[in-house]
Amino acid sequence: MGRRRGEALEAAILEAAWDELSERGYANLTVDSVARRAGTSKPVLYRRWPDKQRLVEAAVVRRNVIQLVAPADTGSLRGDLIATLTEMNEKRGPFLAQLSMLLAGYFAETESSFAELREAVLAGRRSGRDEIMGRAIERGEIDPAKLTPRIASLPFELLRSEAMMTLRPVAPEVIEEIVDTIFLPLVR
Amino acid sequence: MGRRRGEALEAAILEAAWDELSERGYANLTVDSVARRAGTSKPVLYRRWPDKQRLVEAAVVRRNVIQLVAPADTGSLRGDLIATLTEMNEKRGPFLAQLSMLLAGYFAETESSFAELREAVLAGRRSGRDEIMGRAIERGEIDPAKLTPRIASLPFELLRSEAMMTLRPVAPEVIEEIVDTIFLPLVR
DNA sequence: GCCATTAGATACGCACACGTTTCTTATTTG
DNA sequence: CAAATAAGAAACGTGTGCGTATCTAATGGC
Repeated sequence: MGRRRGEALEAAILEAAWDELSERGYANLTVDSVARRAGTSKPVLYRRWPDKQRLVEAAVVRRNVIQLVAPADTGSLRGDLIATLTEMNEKRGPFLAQLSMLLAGYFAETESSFAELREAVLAGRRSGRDEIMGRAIERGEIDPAKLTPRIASLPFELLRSEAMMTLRPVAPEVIEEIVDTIFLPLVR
Repeated sequence: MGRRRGEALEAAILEAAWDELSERGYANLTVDSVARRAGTSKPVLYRRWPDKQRLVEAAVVRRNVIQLVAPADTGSLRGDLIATLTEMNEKRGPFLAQLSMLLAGYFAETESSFAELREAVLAGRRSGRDEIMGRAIERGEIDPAKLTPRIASLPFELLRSEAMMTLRPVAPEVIEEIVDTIFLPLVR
């Protein structure tokens, strides 16, 4: 295969950086390992990003932009929730988990928190959560009086909490347990 | 001041390790810096703990043991929960919240997770949670069939999650909301 | 098809921090 | 007071990984 340049090369490098990050973690990611995985060499990386941190930041940003999770529409609240949570778990789980690690130093320096960053990132965007809940109310699956903001975000909160605590993919049974024994009993 | 030995010396070292950890994070904590801060030198540390990881583990365990929260006994499930969660929030909130951030590098190095470290720290100890739930069952406040392990730990999970996301003390109203609108409806 | 550009290989200097070794000196024990 | 024990200082070896420098060869623009 030929020698890649510009955009294609850059994409391959950031892809490799993300893979290293999610498989081996930030501490075990080396600039060399990223270069090797991308089938190139270190100087190519340093021509684009001034240091390891910026490289990883770029990889994280790219991934986040690419992997937005669209809320599922299966026809039932339970189906929507399980499908969406499962997709989040698969696509974004490792992302969120690693992110909190990466940003550790950043939070300490800026006195900000994960919640604030998330708020800024999600600003203006109508959350998939509201969409799912809205449809469920129309179908009469939810008693709107019971759907406080905290309860509406509960399944997502619990998935994130589980992912962050274990730093591993959450088992499908756990997702079902959250939906069936905690969330659904609270809203109908 | 004289030369410290045994217990006193060990305590001073672990105190210093904790301070370094909370001020500078795991990645910036060095065995040298801990030794210097404790007013001693590296070999003294290596005579006690085989490596940096075990040293930090010991410091975390010690801190955790010191700040144990005894489960409250107020006569009602709601009272017990709110009192205990409030005390946890005040005593341990900052501790837990910062911990995951600070230990980022540690988790990456050891391929372990927050959950695993927590398991190690709590090993063998009967949790206050079980005590509170046990009393509530005797009083007939809880339907035991509904008390799955996940639901039993739910209020504590939510408090921790809230603390970790915001990195700030959790408001008393949030604690009440968790207990009154989420936990209690699920168990009776 | 020629030339500027840039990918890719290799090797190097450097800083840092772990964990060890050696030795001196203070403290405890009996 | 003597002997055993452990603290504390200093220096070292070692591995690792960052960031750079040097060179070659492939690619795209013109």
